[in-house]
Amino acid sequence: MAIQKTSLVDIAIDRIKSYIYEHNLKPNDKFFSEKELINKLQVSRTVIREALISLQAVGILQVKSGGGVYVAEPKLDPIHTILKHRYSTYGVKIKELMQTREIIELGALRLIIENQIDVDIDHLKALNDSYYETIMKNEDTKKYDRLFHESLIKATQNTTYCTFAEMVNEYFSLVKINEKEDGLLLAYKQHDEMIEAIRERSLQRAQQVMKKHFEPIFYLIHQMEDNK
Amino acid sequence: MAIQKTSLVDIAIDRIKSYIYEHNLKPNDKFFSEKELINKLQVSRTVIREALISLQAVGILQVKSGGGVYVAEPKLDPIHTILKHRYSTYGVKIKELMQTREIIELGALRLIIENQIDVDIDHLKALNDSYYETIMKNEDTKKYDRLFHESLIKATQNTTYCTFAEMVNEYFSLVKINEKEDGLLLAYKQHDEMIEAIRERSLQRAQQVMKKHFEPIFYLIHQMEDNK
DNA sequence: TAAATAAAATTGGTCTGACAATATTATACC
DNA sequence: GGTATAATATTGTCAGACCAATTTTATTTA
Repeated sequence: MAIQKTSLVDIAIDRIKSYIYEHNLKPNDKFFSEKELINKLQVSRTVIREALISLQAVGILQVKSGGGVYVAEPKLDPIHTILKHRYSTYGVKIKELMQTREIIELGALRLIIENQIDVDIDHLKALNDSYYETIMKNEDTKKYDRLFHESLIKATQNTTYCTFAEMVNEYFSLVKINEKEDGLLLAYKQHDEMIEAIRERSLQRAQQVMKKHFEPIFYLIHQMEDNK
Repeated sequence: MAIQKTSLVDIAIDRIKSYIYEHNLKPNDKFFSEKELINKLQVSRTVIREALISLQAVGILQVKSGGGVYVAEPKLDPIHTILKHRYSTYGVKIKELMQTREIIELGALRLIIENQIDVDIDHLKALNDSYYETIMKNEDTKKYDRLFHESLIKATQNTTYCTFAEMVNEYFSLVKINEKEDGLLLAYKQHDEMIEAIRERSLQRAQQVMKKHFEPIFYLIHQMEDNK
């Protein structure tokens, strides 16, 4: 006689996951319907439904109302949910997060230059030009700044690195930070200098500029910490 | 009259999450029971249960059989599940992952040295000594190697950085890589040299050794790519 | 009175059956 | 063949029941 230490739902979840991986199912593949799973696993519809709901929550399955069950496209949304919970519980030291971001960006420069990756310099320049325009027009500058840094990460052509960098940025998006309005032009120039350094394949120069680029933020954080 | 575009379960999930965050509930706080939620949200037990299951899957709630519902301690387990799905779907270029790991470790050295963090040198030495012993005794070396690198990350005293590094390592644990048995002694010496470099606060030297430390792995990867 | 034990109440786990809402498929029509 | 319609399949929600695990309360005992 078998000892049922875990719940039926957990068992169902395990068996469904195993099936997906052993049969190498890919995103958007149609999966079994609830009824089929009931027959296959010999449990009630309740158990099947709760297993499906659970697998949907972590982005493994996608249940379409009236349309059936499908293997889901891996998204970072559930991770965002999880990080949000973590943030809400532990909080996050803004300084720690900025240090992490700095390391990620310095690392991107290293990956690009040491591996001699071909970078679309014009694209970076175009983004930075748009950034310049928003500064001049006194519009919202955040968008193009973010795009510039994102493009820098993507330029590594390392999708794994991009994924994790994206997670860090997701985490960052949960934090509110008052940004100073001065220094925008300086940031623009630093972007430009980074592009130049990348073109020259000078890691040291690129990283030096990047560190300068982060300095005002750390100065701000330092001030905040002193004030409290 | 309201249009019900999302499912009741999704609405329940949102309302429960909102309640947790707005009331600033912390891990291990007792949450409402199913019955209470039924009265509160005016939906069937099915809907409540599916919402709870979903929130449990992403590590926000913990449902204890017979004991009630609690706010969960943030864990990385759900993220591990998600990354595993991602890995199984897209695969992961081992080279990309190792590059990411290298960046993380180089970054750790930078954080430690530039911020002049006090590092427990003796602890690192002790771990490396244990590593040495397992080499000599021809036992499993992986454990102490992993502990050494983990300690290096933790030495940054940047918990945010540690969290993300842990995710990368979780991802790494999914990948099987044949490691060569030679070069273990070299690795031991490199660990030791890193410790020395940290003690001297020499970022350049520490990073140089770390890069040397990763070289054989990249060489291996390079060979594998050539062979296929 | 305090601790150990037993009973009761609470709470989550699973099952069944039913009907509604939605998506897919088959059919009839032009 | 294409389109509108009907039939079918599938998921969403509800209600009620019973079991299992846990907690609370009551009772007994030292």
